[in-house]
Amino acid sequence: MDLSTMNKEQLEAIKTTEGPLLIMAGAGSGKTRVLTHRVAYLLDEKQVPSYNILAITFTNKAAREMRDRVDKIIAEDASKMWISTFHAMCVRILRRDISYLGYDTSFSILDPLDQQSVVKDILKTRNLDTKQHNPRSILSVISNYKNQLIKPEQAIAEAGGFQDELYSEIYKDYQEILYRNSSLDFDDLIMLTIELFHKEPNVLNYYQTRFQYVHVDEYQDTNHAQYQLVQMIAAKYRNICVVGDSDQSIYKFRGADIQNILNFEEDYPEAKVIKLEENYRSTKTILDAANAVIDNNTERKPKNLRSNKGDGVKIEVNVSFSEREEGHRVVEKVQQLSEDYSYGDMAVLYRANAQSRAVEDAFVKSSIPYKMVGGTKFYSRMEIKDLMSYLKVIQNPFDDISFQRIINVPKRGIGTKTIDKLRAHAEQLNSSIYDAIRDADFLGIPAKTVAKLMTLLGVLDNLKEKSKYMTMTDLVDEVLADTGYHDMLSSDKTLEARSRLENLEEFKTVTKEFDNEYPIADDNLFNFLSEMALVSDQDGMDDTAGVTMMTMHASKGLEFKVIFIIGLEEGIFPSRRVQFDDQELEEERRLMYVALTRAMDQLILSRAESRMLYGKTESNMVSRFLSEIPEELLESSGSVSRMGENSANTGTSFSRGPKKRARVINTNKGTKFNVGDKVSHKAFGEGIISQVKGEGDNEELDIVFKTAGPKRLLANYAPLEKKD
DNA sequence: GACCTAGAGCTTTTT
DNA sequence: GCTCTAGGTC
Repeated sequence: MDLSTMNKEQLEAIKTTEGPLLIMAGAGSGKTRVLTHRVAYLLDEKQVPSYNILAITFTNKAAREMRDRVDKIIAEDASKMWISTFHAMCVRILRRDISYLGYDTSFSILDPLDQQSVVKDILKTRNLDTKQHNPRSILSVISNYKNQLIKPEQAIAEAGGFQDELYSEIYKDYQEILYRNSSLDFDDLIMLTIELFHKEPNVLNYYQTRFQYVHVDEYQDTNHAQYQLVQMIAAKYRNICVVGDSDQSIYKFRGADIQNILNFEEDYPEAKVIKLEENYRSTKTILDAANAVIDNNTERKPKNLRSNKGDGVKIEVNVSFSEREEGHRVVEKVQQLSEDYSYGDMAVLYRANAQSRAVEDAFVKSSIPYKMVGGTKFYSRMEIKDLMSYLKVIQNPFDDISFQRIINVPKRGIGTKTIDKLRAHAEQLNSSIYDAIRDADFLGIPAKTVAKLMTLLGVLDNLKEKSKYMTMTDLVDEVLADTGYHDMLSSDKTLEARSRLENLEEFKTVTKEFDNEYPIADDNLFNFLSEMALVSDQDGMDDTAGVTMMTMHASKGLEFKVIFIIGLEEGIFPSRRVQFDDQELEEERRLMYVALTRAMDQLILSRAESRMLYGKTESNMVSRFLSEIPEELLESSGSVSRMGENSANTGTSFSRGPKKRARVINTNKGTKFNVGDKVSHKAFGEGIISQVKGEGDNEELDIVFKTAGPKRLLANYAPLEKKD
């Protein structure tokens, strides 16, 4: 193993294997490198069996990357080492032993939409209005309880005030429903693992003994429950290595407690603390800007991040008239920079997903390849959710939440009345809808409907059998065929239905991947569903070359040669909601810090004088974060003028400087598009127009592409050709 | 029970 | 602008 390229602090961090260790790793200081080399050092030099090592990350991507890198550094077999996310780790632990807590080992994992429908059901039963009691805020209250390891009984006992009392009661209902459904939400995974450890000391002891070396990445993002979990596992050997940067703590809203990292030295008085302050990523200009911004935060430990590189170029600041012009300018700059950089070297960051639209439009118009992280969520599409619900019910028949989703999809003539009766009966039995159906005869449900229910049960039981000896891909085909779902879509001739079918096809690439990895086994469906529950859209297949678009949150841990940050306006970033809360404002500033430090070579910052959001036009002042960057690091380009809206058809270029060149973007002026027309697009290939909206320059076409799926394009600008 | 329409609400970030 | 819900009609 070669450690010759490490600096003094990095080396120390790698070689300090015994006892508690806190690595304060500034942005771009080679944190991941240190962590992977440390693990490799344990395996290779210290001859620690891989079986005794645990490394916890927050994202699947980080976990995967770490394993890949470790495998590359050393020859030892590291396969017995656990490198996983908090949630995946807990699923693994609970899967073995959750029966101690009375749950079924074939539990389902709820996604946020499922959670919402549970809360809505509770509100309905309690005759409460969803307008007065927002399900999302109730869920966040529940999530907070769980992150704080507060059980419903305790929440109720300690509640003060009407709303507290009500919400803690709802929390209780919620947990009972989940229990009845053998379902866990994300927070349960952590909370119940801790409960299991408390209840069954031998289980805890097993993991404590096994994991002699514990690593936690992004420690500043841990919430209280995760913190507790780590403490429990590491208590026996106290070889705990945590890595983090308090300046990059941006997940307070989901319970992250920055105190966990700040108090590490109190938790472990014998702890060694190593600071990594040498930045290998960014130019001095970028770092100076980032340091200047973060320096405005009062609640932080001072840190001195040094650049290893030269000054580099100045930071470009663009002011546009509208958000559309802002998008155009990003694209122009991308085109200009594409002479020196590949598209994959560039990323556009924004505060909220809603901001991506204008930029996306501009990319589409100019046929520049891009990929969006997050945003349009593949897994929350209706047809994918339906399919997943079928699979979940097959795996876990007690999963009423999923069952209710599919009981009448496709339409089987099973309506709300029948479902209500079944639900009431299920509650009486303290069981599930699935079980209640067996008594359907006695519930005053019409015989015809009973027959339909029985048919459905038969189909599901049959599929359960099939799941034991089929590949996931085959099983998905069987589900779609046996339940009539495929027929429902194929008999519907609308383009929407066609695109849904295509999405289901697309889904099979995921199952095929799974099938390649795992041989057929009777618990494959469980494993597949667990894996699916824990992947986010972000883990997706993003190997294709293109400019990356994502939220600043999603950018944490990544780096790009060129970073665009758009929407630097008060009210957008920092968000309107936090403008008067100092603590939250500091969190936003840390987000700015994260965004700035993603850049290696160049930063391009922009804002718009007015922007349309949610159908309303608003004007915002310049973001304080932009003002906090020292003037001498900046270079303003482009004055405020009315350009952008029509520039494409005149061929005007926004870019200034030597590389300026006129570029005529496709224009379809004069072409009349109608619904049903077949077209071909430069980048997306063939498609059919499903809708035409607007007029003139604003005419929009909804097109369903054969391979690229549905898109909305501007008729006059998209590189489209009408066919036959 | 299925389908349609109008209206209202909501838009921060996510494993 | 988009999504979900409620209410009405067939």
